[in-house]
Amino acid sequence: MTDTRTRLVEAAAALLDEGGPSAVTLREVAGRVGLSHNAPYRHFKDKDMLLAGIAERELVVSRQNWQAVVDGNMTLIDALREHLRRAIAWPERFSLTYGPWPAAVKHALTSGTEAQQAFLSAVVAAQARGELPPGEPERLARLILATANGAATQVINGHLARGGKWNGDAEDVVTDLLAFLNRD
Amino acid sequence: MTDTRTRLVEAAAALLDEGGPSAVTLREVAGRVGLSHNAPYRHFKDKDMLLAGIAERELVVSRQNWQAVVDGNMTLIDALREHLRRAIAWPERFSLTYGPWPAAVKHALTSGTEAQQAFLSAVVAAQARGELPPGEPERLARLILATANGAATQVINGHLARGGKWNGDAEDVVTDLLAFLNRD
DNA sequence: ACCTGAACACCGTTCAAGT
DNA sequence: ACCTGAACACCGTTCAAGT
Repeated sequence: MTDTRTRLVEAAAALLDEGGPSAVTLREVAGRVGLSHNAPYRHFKDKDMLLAGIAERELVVSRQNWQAVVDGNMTLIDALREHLRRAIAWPERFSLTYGPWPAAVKHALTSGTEAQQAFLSAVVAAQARGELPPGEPERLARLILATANGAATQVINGHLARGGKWNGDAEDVVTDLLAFLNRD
Repeated sequence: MTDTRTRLVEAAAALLDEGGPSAVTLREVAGRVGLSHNAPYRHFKDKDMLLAGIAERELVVSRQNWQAVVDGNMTLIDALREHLRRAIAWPERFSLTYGPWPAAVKHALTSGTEAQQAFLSAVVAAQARGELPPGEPERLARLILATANGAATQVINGHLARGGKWNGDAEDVVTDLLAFLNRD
């Protein structure tokens, strides 16, 4: 049996996916786990910390994704595509994870800096393999991640609706960026 | 005397700047204008539509900013810097404006598509002046805007904290992008 | 250590009523 | 046409009390 804390995070994530942030109420989360409406306070300081539990889980997956590039099991472009696929498949989780956090919560999100560090290592590995041009990896990393997350946000918020003048999807944007980065 | 509707939007924007989304309550907004807590319902269908009024104002400014590029009064890079300066000076307004909207609200945000159209025109003008390389302007536009808004989001959410390994600011990210786009 | 039930302050929204 | 006051359902959070 998985512990109560994990089951609360899972129930919260499911509610987030189903109905967005407003659907995640402590009463409904606790109800799905079969507990009273204030039982979550035994496991999380407040609601923000419960939401941070969802983000924590996402960031762990994200770190593993970048780590696969470092380990040579994936190209950076494929890892970026996977990142975007997850963002668009679970837009609410993406917005929550990469959205604004109260300062107190962000400090507790240790896997956030770990994921960031892993992405930087992935960029370094990609450079070594010739998938990216040489240059300061920090600058390349933040440029690529800003573009990828910006493109995901555009798609999620409907600013890249298929069929319109801005036809296309998030993967095309990243493909275009990498084409410019690697132009002889 | 400015009309009540405008004063409600101004009060809401001020509250948003001061304390974030949670500080924008209909009771406090109405109170600042000297009205009872449900007077806003005579001017807006619901709270989301009041918030859309804030975004509407921001998008009008944004459109004017891109229009200055079309009119030859500004370079695209300077307009992008101005866009980023505004985003970081008023992070809550930026997150609200370019964040997720309920479908019903987005349909009412006509100035959103106008701002997008103006940005596309600005890219075309920049290409004509040699500030950007040739190619499909739609692809360039979405790449640049995704990068700019992604970089702004990184800064706002503290993922580009000065002094850390990812040292730098949003303007540097856009500068790097344009340098790659224009590399001989 | 973990959970419950009652209570509190707060919020968005609705409605009947006023001018 | 615009506004008020009371009311409703809902929410996050706290606290005393139970096992």
